[in-house]
Amino acid sequence: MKTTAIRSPENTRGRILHAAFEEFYKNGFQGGSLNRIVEEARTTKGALFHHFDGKKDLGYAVVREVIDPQFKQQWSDPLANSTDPITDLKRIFRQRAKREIGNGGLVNGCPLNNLAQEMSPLDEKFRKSLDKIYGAWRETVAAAFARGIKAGKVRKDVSPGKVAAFIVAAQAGMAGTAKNSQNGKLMMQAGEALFDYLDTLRS
Amino acid sequence: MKTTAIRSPENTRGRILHAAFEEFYKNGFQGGSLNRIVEEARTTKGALFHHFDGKKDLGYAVVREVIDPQFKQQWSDPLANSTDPITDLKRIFRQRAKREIGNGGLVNGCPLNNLAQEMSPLDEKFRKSLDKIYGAWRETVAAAFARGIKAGKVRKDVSPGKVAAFIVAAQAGMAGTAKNSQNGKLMMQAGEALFDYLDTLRS
DNA sequence: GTTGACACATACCGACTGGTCTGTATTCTA
DNA sequence: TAGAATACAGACCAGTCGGTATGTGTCAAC
Repeated sequence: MKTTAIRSPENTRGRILHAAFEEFYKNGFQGGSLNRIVEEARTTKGALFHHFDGKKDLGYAVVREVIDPQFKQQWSDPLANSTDPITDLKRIFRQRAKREIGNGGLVNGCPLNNLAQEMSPLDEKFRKSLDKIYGAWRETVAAAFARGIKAGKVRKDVSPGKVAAFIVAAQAGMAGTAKNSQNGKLMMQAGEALFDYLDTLRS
Repeated sequence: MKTTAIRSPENTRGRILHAAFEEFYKNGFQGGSLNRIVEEARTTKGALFHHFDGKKDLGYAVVREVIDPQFKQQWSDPLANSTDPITDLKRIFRQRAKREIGNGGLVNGCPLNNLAQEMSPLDEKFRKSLDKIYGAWRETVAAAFARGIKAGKVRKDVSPGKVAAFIVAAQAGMAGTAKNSQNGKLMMQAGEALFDYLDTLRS
């Protein structure tokens, strides 16, 4: 038997997790292949099933350990202490859009949105864990708007919850549009309209 | 061999097409099974491969002959001659939302959006034909806004293309949100914010 | 030095996949 | 009415799927 040069369970697990994220991102969960994942991770089925209980369990781990932190870091954290959510949302959106268009990230869309659309009707556990991430995002946005109102940056009559629900949905839709149209300009155009909307909320 | 009581190729083809639509709608294209489709259509592989060149060809046919007409009828046609797009969009959205929440249509989301999210990065022909539908929708909305401006119902400084890109993306996003959260109230909440936005475009 | 838990590797399994092939009944055409 | 074209039916195929069983090398504890 070919011997393992070095033993590093954390490393192996991480490689599998990362390869799984990429595979599911590109091919979806159902279309994703465990064989390709272990090949890409330069390991074997034995290792995969040693670290994870099966395909679904691997999927949950990808959501929990890869997508969730990545998403929080990119979308929630920058808004965590904002008292001027309109300005900050615009800035965040602009820099994210620029980066996504820059590298080819536009092609495959948002990993969170992809998994959510595919898996939420098929598996309740997937749906719940993905919805939790969306919910957290909505709460972050809503909280920022509430602070914005207090700080006098946002009109007093706006409902943070309502606005947050809309903004989050709109962002997801814009990412989907970009992915389907492969047209960065279209997304920027929709983005301008979103900015116009945000500006109407200013006090 | 079991004999076919009556021969009706159109009927058979239609049954396969409808069963395929349902199957892909519920399980996605990759997750959809031809075996289940022929079973549901009460026919056989022979019939399926007689009428279609394969799974992909069947998928294209579903988009062209089922999703596209359905979509046009439900979203584009009601706006075709509108000169007051804000009022009409609100009405369309309200009645579509009510119906979707009424039956369980919320669960599986929008067929167009589902296929688009899953297949556009995997198959260029899928992407193009789906993008065409979205493009037509955007054009319908933009044209309605252009007429609305002429009719004095919409502010003169709004850009129909920009607004249309945003509205279409937002609608898609809201459908996706509803599907993932399984929460009709959340969609209605986002809908109210969309209405608020639309109202800011009134002259 | 021995033992036992861990971390894999490999061969393999049954189920199911999309797709093909052949046969046959039906219908259209001449 | 003969024959070609159409419209299936059903068995079958190779390949892939997720998952398992077993074996073996590694490593820490005693």
